[in-house]
Amino acid sequence: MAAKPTIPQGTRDFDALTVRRRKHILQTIEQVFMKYGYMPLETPSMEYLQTLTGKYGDEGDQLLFKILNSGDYLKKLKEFQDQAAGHDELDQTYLPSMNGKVNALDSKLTLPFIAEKGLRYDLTVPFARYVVMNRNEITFPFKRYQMQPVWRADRPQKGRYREFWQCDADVIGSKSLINEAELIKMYDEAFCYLNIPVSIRINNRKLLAALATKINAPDKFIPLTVALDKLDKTGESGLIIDLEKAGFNPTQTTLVLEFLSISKSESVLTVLKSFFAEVPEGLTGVNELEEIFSYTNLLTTKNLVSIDVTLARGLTYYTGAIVEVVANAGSFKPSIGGGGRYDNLTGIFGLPDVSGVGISFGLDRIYDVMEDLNLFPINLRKKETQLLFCHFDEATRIHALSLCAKARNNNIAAEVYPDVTKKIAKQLEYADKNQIRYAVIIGSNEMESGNYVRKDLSNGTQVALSAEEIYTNI
RNA sequence: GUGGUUUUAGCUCAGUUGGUUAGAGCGCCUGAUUGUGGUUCAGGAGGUCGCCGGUUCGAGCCCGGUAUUCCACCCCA
Repeated sequence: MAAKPTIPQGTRDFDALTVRRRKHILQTIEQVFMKYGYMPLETPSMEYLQTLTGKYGDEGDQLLFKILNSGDYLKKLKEFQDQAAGHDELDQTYLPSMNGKVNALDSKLTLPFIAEKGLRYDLTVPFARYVVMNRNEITFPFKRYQMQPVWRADRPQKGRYREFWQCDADVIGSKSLINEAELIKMYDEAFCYLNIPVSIRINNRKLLAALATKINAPDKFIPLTVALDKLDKTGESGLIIDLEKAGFNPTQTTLVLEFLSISKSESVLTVLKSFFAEVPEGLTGVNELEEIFSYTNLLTTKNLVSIDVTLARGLTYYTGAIVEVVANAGSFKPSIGGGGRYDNLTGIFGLPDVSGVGISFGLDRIYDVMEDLNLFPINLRKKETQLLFCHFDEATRIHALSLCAKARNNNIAAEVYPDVTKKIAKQLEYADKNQIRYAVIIGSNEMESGNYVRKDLSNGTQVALSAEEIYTNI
């Protein structure tokens, strides 16, 4: 026997039950998206690396799955090396991005020559690319939803996969903060339908940028946000160590801690205003949060929506409001959704001054949480096979086929046992294993008399029925 | 990318200090029941012990490598 086949690390097969449950989640989310006026969109699983790189930070770029070029993928590299061989110093106009000769063993420098495509890392960047590509056909504000798999070359562990699905809704070309409020409401609604208790945290990147300005370290914005984001894990003492490692001085650290203490006060927004009295960007951020909150009060959510000034989120393209949803019950409480406003994403692709805002649901983690909390509805297979036709020979099988066709014409999901076998037990077992409730047993007597036996496998009772009665009263 | 962990029958897992023919439960197949599943009883099949290499008279067990599982970092849905 050949070695058993396997699937790549971090990927999974889904059996019938799992697929049904995943579809249940997808349909629930889709229903909310549609109710709020979002239109569907699908994009290819692969994009040019040029489109993908530089949008997710250095860490993100490393997690991109690259696709090897087709054909002789080393050809371009060989040609380049041949041309470079004639020059001591590489002609910068020839390949400005390359500095010096490419060593065939250097993965990073070699990559552009052997791979030009990659699997998408999220749905937001492909969406921005789509909007810029189709800017002349699109009516702004443009609202779309997208539910497709994405890929990340991450180390898998619980709730972390290399292939997983995201469900995104985005509005592009509208600066109104009503969008933010509605998207938050959509989170609330979807998780209510799914019965998952969640806490929704919001923040504004402008506050974090303003903090960096206020402590005189605008160049250290990223390390600052990374340290803040980890606060709930590291605690305040861990934060102080992290800040010190990142090169912040004690005065700066003290200001950061002061900023943190604000989040604990009753009137966060008021205190934030005085804290950022001299930083315009900070004031803008506070005002935006205030405005969003005035709308969410209007829209009333069932789950708690709170301001968390430590919320940072990794994706570098966010510039305004940011939001994160965390499961709030059970032993497994991962982040199951996140989003925010991005002012410059389309600008990178050549369409400036078009702001976008969106949210994302993590299907796979939502699934894991629902499994953990035992939240899946029991009856997810209503529309599946109700009737199995059992038979004994070629003649009764053909007869069964015509009866089955009638049942199907009447919108009853029905099957004929495909193989000819004298063993009725085997056919009933098939029905039992596949949770098919009714079995119609067709022998030569039944075929001739037109009187059929229908067995209800749920209780073992049998009734004699006419051809039409078989598929009625199910 | 760093550190740890897991892998034995279709599934879940035992397997002692390195020693004859590697076990259990469930599942599967056959029969009791030549036209009745889910219950019961009787019998049976199924394993190059993840893969490659090494040590040894001898390896499921020890050593190296590799893949994979799960976990902690990192980061994130």
